[in-house]
Amino acid sequence: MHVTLPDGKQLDLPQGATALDAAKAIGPRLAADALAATANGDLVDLMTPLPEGASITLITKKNPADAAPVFRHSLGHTLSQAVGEFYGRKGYPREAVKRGVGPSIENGFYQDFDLPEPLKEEDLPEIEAIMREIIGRNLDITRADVGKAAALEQFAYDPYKVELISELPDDEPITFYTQGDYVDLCRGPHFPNTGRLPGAFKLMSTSGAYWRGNEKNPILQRVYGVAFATQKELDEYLHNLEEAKRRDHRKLGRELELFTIDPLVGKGLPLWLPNGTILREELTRFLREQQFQRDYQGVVTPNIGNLDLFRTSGHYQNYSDSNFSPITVDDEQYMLKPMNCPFHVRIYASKPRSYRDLPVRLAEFGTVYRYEQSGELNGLTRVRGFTQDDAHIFARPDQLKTEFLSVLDLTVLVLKTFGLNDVRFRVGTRDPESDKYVGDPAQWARAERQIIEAVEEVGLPYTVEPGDAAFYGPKLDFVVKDVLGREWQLGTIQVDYNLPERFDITYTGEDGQDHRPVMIHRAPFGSLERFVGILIEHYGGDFPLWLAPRQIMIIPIADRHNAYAETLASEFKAVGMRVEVDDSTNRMNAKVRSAELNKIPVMLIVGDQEEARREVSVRERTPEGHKERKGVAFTDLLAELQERYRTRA
RNA sequence: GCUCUUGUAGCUCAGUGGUAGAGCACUCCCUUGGUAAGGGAGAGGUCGUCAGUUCAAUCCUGACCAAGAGCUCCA
Repeated sequence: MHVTLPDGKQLDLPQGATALDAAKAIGPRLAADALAATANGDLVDLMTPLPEGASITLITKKNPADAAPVFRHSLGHTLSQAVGEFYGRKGYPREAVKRGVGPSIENGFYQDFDLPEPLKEEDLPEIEAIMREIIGRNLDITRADVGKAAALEQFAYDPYKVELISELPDDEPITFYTQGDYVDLCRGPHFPNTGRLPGAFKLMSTSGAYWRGNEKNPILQRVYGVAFATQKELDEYLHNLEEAKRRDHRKLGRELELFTIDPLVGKGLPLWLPNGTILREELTRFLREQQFQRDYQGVVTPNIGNLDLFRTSGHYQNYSDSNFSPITVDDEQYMLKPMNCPFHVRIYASKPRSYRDLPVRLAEFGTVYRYEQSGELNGLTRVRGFTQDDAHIFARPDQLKTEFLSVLDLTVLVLKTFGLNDVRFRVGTRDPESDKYVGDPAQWARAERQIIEAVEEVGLPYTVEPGDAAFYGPKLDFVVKDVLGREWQLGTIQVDYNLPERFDITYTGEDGQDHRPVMIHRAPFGSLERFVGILIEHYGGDFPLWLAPRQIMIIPIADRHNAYAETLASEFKAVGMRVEVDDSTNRMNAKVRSAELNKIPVMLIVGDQEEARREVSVRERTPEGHKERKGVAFTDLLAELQERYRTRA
C-alpha cells in the first residue's frame, strides 16, 4: 500500500501499516517523537492500520495541541484505570467498578462509572495522584482486535459494556485498548504510551449522568477532567473559570442590586430591583427607538388568554409539558401565555387588511410564562416568567426576503451596540425523518432556502442544523461569543407559514382575492432577562455609561462642599442623567472606594478648588483601572457626559 | 423532573448535643479629609421549614422548601 505525505511524496508501506510504520520509514527521530497522526484529515493513532492511499500527517511533541482529542481520550482511560485502582485499594474486586462511556470533550474528558460506593469530590486529588503514577509507569498503550464472543466474555461482569458490545455488528472485529492491566472497549484513537501524556490536566468535578443520556436509565457517576498540551493553557483555562466566577451574573446581580429571586414569590420568577430595572428600561428604550425607525407599531396584550386561542395556535397541544396548567374561570379555561404570537395574530385579524398595508409589524415587550423543569432554572438566564422583545411581521410572500434582511440588519446593529461582534448564525431546519413538524414540506423548503439566501447576503458565518427548527417553521438563532469566548444563544428569527393558516388570516390582493400572509417572529435580545444576564457577565458589571444604573457619583471632600455637589447633581438630573451625592460622613478615600466597588463609571470629586471655579475633578473607571482629569469646567463636562449618554457611546 | 452537594446576621463565612460568633455593610458619636477602607460605640439571627430521637437539637434522623453542579429539556 502507499500513503501520501504532506509534501506530496508517496510512501510505500506493507499492507496494514500504521502511522508509526510510516514514521519509522521516514526516520527514527520522527518515530520516537510521534504522538498521533491524521489520515485524510481525521485524527488517528499510531497503532491503527492506515487506509490505503491516505494523505497523512504526523503529530509530534512539537505540536501536541493538534492531538488534544487523542490525549484527552487517553487521559480518560487513565482516569478509568485510576478509579479502578482507587477502589482496589479500598478492597473491592476489579469487577466492582463498572464503566459507561468516557469520551474526550472540549477542553478535557469525562468518564462515567457505576461504583460500589459513591466517589466524593475530596477523593479527586487522590485519584489524580494515581493517574500521575500511571503516567509515570510509562505503560505502552496497545490496540487489539477481538471477536464479539470473546469481548462479551471478557466484560461479562459489566452490563454497560455488554450492552455496547451487543449492539456492534457481529462480523466486524471489536477493538480493545490496553494499558498495563487496564483493558477497555474503545474505538480509539489513543497515545502510544502513558508516559507521553501531558501533565497539564486536572480533575474538576463529579456529577450524575444517565446511562446513554436517557432519564429512564440508571444514573451513573461522571468524573470530569480538563487537559491541555501545556501547563500554560491549563492555567489560562483555570484563570478563565475564575474570571467567569467573578463575572457570574447571579453574584453581580446581588452585589449591584440588580435583581433578586425570592422563594416566597416563586422559583424562576425574578424580581427586578431598581438598579436592574434601569438596565431593562434602557434596553427597551434603545430597541423601541430602532423599531420606530423601521415602522414597527407597538401593541399590548394580556398575560393570559382563552385556552381556545392556544388550541388554535397549537401551543397547547405541542407544548403541553412546558405550559403552566390552565386556569378555570366560570365555565371557561384560560392559560398563562407561553408566547405572544397568537395575540398578535388576532390583532392582525381585527380588521380587513389590504396588500397595500403589508407588511404589518407589531411589536410588544410581552411577558410570557413557561414551565421550565426546576433543574433548568438558573439566575436570569433560565426562568419561568420572562419578557420577550417580541415582534411579528405579517408580510406578503414577495416581501419575505426583504423583511428578513431588515430584521437581520437590526439584529446585527443591536449586537454591535453591546460589543458582541463575534456572531454566528444557526439555521434550524426541519428533520425530514421527524413527524413533530406541521405544514407543507414545499413551504418549509422555500422558507429554509430564503433564510439561507438572506444569511449569505449578509455575509456572516452560519451553520445549518437539521432538526433544530420550531414545529411551525425554520428558524435562525444568533449565537454570540462574549469577552471570555463563551458562546450564548440570544435572539431568534423564525419564518412561519403555519399560524396564518391555523388562524386563517388573509389580506386582499391586487386581484381582489384573499391571500395568505407569511409571518416572521423575531426577538433580537431573545428575552430581557436572559439578555441582561448575559450583558452582566459580558461587561463584568462594568456597564457603559448609558446602561449603568448608577452613572455619576459626586464626592464632596468635606461636608462644606455638599451644597455645591447638590447644585451639580440637580443639573445632571435636569438632563435626565442618574446622579448621586455621597454626603456620608466617610472620608473621601472611603467614598471613592465605595463608588469603585459599586462600579459607578463616573466620579466627580469636588472641594474648595473646584467650588471656587465651578469645576470638577473627574475620575472615570476604565478597563485598565481609572483615569483622572482635574480642573474640568462643569459646563463642559455636563455637555460631554450628556452627549455620551445620548449617543450610547 | 432525576443524581449528588449545600442551607448559621443584609453579604462572605467560622462554630458547638447544654438555645451562637467574626469581618464587611447598617445606626449613632468623634473626625472635615484631595483620588480604593480615619477612630469609637451600638443594633441586628426561631441557626431554611415541619416532624422525630433525646432530660436537652442549630448540631443526630426523616420529610418538605430553596440554592449550586451535572444529566434530560428549551416554541
